[in-house]
Amino acid sequence: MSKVRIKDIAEIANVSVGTVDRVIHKRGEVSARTRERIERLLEEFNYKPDIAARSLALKREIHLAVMMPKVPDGHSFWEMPRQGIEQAIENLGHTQLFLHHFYFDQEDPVGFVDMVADFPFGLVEGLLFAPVFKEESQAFLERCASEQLPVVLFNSFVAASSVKSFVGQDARRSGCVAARLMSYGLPAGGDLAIINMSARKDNYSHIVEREKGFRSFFANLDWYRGRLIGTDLNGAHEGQLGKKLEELFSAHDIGGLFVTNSRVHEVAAKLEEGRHTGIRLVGYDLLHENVRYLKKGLIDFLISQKPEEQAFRGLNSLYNMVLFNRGADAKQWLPIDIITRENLPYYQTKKYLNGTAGISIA
Amino acid sequence: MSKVRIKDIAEIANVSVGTVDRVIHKRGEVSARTRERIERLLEEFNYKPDIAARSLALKREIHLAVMMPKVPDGHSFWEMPRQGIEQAIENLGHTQLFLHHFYFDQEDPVGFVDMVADFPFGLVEGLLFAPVFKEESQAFLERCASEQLPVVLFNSFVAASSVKSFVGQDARRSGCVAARLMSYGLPAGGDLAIINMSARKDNYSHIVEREKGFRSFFANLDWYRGRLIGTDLNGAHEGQLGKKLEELFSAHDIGGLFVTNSRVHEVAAKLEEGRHTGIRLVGYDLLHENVRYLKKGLIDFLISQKPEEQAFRGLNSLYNMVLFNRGADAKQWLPIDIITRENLPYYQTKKYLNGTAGISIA
DNA sequence: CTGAAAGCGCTTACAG
DNA sequence: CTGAAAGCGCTTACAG
Repeated sequence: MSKVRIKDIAEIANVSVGTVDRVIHKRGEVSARTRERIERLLEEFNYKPDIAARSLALKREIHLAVMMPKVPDGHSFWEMPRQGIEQAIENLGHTQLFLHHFYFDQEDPVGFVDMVADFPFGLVEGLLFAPVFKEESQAFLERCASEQLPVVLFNSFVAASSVKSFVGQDARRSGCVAARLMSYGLPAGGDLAIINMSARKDNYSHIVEREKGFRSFFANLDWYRGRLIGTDLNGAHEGQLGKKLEELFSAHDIGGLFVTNSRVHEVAAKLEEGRHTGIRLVGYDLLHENVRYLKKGLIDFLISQKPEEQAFRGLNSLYNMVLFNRGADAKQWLPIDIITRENLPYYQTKKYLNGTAGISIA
Repeated sequence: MSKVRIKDIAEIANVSVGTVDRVIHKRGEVSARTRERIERLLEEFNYKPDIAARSLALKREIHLAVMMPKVPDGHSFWEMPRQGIEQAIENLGHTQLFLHHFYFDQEDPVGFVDMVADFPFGLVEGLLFAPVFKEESQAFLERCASEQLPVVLFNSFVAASSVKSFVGQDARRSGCVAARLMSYGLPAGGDLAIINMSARKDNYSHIVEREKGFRSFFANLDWYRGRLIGTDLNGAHEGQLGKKLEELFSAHDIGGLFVTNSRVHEVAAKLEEGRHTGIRLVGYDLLHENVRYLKKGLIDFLISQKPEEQAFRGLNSLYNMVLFNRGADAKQWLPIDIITRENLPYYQTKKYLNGTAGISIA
């Protein structure tokens, strides 16, 4: 309810609003003496800009880039962040935002390197990026740093000085959550398989972290006597998955399966085919196919990463960062939502952020 | 990225911006002919107001009321929506919002009736209300209708024509979710107790609905052979709860306890005291005490109602409704979040809506 | 280094 | 019934 305006500060300091604005935005051209005086006043009166007025006045063009894996068939995981980005654009509303898209094949690191080789640094003021190839992304992010391009990451984290913020889930924790859900009703001696089917496990740090979290939970579970069987099927084909699963079932006393990414529906299909019942199945993300098997009861729990919201928040953070020079938290953790058949509908809405009439982005 | 302004429409229609504004806000004083013409244009060019400009220009005072149970000790459930309201006020920022508070004792219907008897209808343009006493609230809401006061409800629903929107959880569904969680690892013959400890179960429809949802789940669970024991302890005192629980444990083969509100910590305390282990315990809301027992492992799952967010969204909806004449969805369902020890931290943050730098309410 | 002025898109009296 | 003008708080050239 406070309402000190720039004009008020200016009057008190006996300067013009222009001068006050200069010190607010640290754009120099103010004598040290007046600057300090105004800074003190700003502090003292706890000046907060009126964001409506600001965004109304600030009508300059802004060019941002978004870089993520391409959506091969419209049914993949990567469709979801794309929707979040569209939502964000819509929310940003009447602004001069130009978004430049860079999509790469998540199985082709050479293609990625080629693509970033001629990234138009001059044209763009910020980047929203979902990294896949660790080394290659790191190298590119270093270039961003030397080109002074601020970057917001989502989905998977890579450390680099150009990275101003990361939006995502605590992957290790999410593995613990999966393990907790797996543990209920599990016989003390039930074996568990951890199934990795991501395109490139080695490159996705969050996939590795999920497995770690899952293992650490059971390592600390005193009553548990079963075995955890790591099963890597990266880049494997249809036929191999079925074969591998049958091997697992005949060699072990499997009580549950943890699929470390969104391809859990493929496993569900095999379970259905092979008429394996009573197997606890936990995986990630609300893909259509996953939702289908969740409803059928073949998948017990899905953990949602909120990929739409990741992208939505990421783009907003970036926008505010470059336009208003407003920093964002270094890590923006999204919750680790547990989805069952029963609470599913309330996570499928697209209204995650602008559902209430009137929530908008400055 | 569209950007037709009022001015553009006005030029095309050969009228002034004032006239266009009049038809946009339906404030009459426009000839039918021009009105229709402008309406067509608005439609054709898909005019969307710039909310920044609108809220900058619209600086009139607005008086709203909030009515909910009082917070007796600072540790109760009702502390949480209060925080959401504070957040909302902060977010609304530089506006002339005056909030009038009406707190009532949730065990005293007569006090409630007295309080609303001289509700200052003339002073206030909207009401955010968490009803407790069903009949009494209904009567009051009818008066609001005849006084043309728009109402947004949260937490618990009561039907009335003054109610423009409800923010809350699907209570029946949340009971199903609780049941699903309860069912994992439950022996086929395990009995379950449903413990009602709300101040006035009869008045809170959502408490009743939770129990219904819980029961319907088990009624449809073909393998389940146990009994569901309804246990009402409304208004019961400390000693009685312990006694009642011991009775339950000696008379039945209890596998789990479902507490239909946020007082699940009281049950957890008794379980700890009585050294009852291996009892599944599911309840509601992230009160400090509940969180403590969740961390200790005595509570297995908490379902969060997001009471802060309910109030936050409710107040925002109301604000937008009266100030901008912008309608809200009749029902704003919040997700039924499942909280375990592992994913807890990501639900405790206060950043539910304005966490990302720059999310604000128009 | 500093100030005066125009403008962002909308709303609101006021004059006719 | 309609229009012209001022103002919301901020930013941005431009002039000095």
